[in-house]
Amino acid sequence: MRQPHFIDSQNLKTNNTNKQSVTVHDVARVAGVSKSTVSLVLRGSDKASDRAKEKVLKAIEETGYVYNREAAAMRSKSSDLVAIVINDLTNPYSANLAVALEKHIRELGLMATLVNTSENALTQTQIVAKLQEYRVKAFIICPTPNTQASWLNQLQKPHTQVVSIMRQVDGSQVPCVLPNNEMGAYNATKALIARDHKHIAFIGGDAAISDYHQRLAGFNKAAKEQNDIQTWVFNSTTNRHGGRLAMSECLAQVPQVESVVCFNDIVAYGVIEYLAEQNLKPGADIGVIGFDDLDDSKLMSVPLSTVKIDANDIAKAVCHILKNDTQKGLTQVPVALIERSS
Amino acid sequence: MRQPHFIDSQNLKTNNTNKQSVTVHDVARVAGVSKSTVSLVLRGSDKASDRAKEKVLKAIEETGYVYNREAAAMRSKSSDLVAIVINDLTNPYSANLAVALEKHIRELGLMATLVNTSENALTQTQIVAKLQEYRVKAFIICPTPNTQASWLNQLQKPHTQVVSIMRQVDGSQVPCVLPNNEMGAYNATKALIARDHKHIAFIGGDAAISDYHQRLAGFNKAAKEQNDIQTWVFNSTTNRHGGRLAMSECLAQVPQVESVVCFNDIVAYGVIEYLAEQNLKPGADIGVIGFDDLDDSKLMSVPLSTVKIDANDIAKAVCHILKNDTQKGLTQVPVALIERSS
DNA sequence: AATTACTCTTGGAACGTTCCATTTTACCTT
DNA sequence: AAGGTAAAATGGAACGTTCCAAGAGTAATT
Repeated sequence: MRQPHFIDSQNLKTNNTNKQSVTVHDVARVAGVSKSTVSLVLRGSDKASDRAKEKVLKAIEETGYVYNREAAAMRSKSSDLVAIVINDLTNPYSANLAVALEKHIRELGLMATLVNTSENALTQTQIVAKLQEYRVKAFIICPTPNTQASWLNQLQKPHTQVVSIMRQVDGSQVPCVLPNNEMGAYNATKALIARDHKHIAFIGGDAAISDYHQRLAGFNKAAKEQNDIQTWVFNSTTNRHGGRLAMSECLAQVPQVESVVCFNDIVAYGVIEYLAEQNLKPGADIGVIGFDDLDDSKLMSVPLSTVKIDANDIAKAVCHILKNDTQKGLTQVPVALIERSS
Repeated sequence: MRQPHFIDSQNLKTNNTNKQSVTVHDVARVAGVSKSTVSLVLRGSDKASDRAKEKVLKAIEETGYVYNREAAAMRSKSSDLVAIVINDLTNPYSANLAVALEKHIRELGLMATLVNTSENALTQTQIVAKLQEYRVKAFIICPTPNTQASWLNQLQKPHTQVVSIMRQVDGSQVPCVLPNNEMGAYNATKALIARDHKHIAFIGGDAAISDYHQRLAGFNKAAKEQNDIQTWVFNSTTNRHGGRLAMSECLAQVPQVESVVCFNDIVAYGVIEYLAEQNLKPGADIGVIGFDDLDDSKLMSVPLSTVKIDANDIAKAVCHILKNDTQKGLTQVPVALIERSS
């Protein structure tokens, strides 16, 4: 399945003024030490004396030296690039997560590079193949639908870690970090049952994604714990429009519905929009709980109750795996039910 | 202002199994040609015979060779990395734009890497400094507030292009690609005037950003062309919540307002939300026009009229500058008024 | 058949760093 | 002051590619 390997950069104007760049040699000369010492100082080694460090830093300042990571990576056979491969950056939750991951990776002293696959498995393959040519240290990947477990597995190399996030690929051997979807949906549903609601629907989401099944499982589990609860499920595309359509269908078919658990906040926004059109007030007339806790959710006219997935927690779990090179299969990150007015 | 230069990657487990990797030499040996020929084939040169190409491609397949871009970049002193430096990826329009840029850059045969500055000038400085160590070919940068023109200018190097997008930094010499903000707001306002509205407000936005002034200028220009138009301006934070607050203030102070031009779609969403609370119907009771044309806008219960900024157009303009290395100052990308029901 | 012209191929040097084995320096201890 | 030991500094080799100048092969022209 290897692609024939061409390097087809249509050559851009390269402006190749051959001005010699400043190297460790130049810094060494100015500082009056050897290039090896400069290298030690650059890497923050404690094998260089304070006096040497001082001289070298001054020389760096004077010469305007810029570290050449390509050369370093080539010699040391290890890069500090971490690739964050996101399925859909236009999804607000994904974007949040990407930003959190980037921040935590930077705090680890590594360089994060973000790429977007647009939920397209072929694009994912191509981008990842190209990133491999940069010898990235790690892939943090939210796999597109139809990602092959075997493909994911073979990405793991002695010098390359792989962590999959948010979605689980059946049969894959790579460590995976997920929010506790089932628990979240379970708690949300329980909260609605505690309002004495007996007619509850699960709204939105797409069966092609593993989250969906986990959240739905939590929903069903909570409902089945009591034998007087009736439930319905209405799927939809995972956006605001889908939420609106699913809610309209729900109200048409199940007028007695008392509350809904939404696949995520975006879907919940669509639900709320539809309810407003019908002059129904979220919380008062129909209970609505979302999933994700987007920034907007607490600021809506009726603040949205939701299950918060803390992107920082996900990022921390991922970084923990990176640091310790644990091969442990699954890390479930706790989620928190946040009850607001809806 | 150069940072003392430490490379402080807390060392992660490196798993340094010294399994020799496959190089051009190995491929050459298997293919029965010289390493130079392999290199030519890899770069898609037409100086290699078809027969040689074939042998090399087969050998690549056999050996499982992976191109080492770090080595290539070091020797050739040119990378094919293009950095997209985005001010705020959690903003849906920025995310859209980033995705479009990434796609177009990939089509150019280059590798895009996305980083996020969270509107923080210091973070921007740090990230860009690190990217310079990778010898990126180009920076496409949406500058944070308080970006210094001198800093932006000195990023331009013989081997590094810089293009600023969406925001203009006063005094900077780098090429800049902007949507035609003034024209967009002008046309939006004109469209409201054509509805025979005489009392029009400009809602939302933050005076720290250059777009704001351009859009407001277009608004004012349209209003002043006729001498019976009264206008008001209500600033806000640039999010949904801000839109809601600004609209509530507007209705309180200017009950006779007939329509509003919003700084962007997100603000317009907040405006619409507030109108719904007051039982006012967008379009019928109060005209609302947004800016950006986010995906959700056409799908709202009352489809939002808006000024569309096509992210692909921006991306194309940027790529045109990259390809031709034009130093031309300002490229204004046309925008389109899309009248829907609001 | 010799000359020219052109296409294709090639080995060695080079890119800027880190690694490593070795030497130099500094610091104790007696 | 001599010896021993650890810390600091160093020069050359190496990483895997591309560049370059030159060589080999082939076809066309005389």
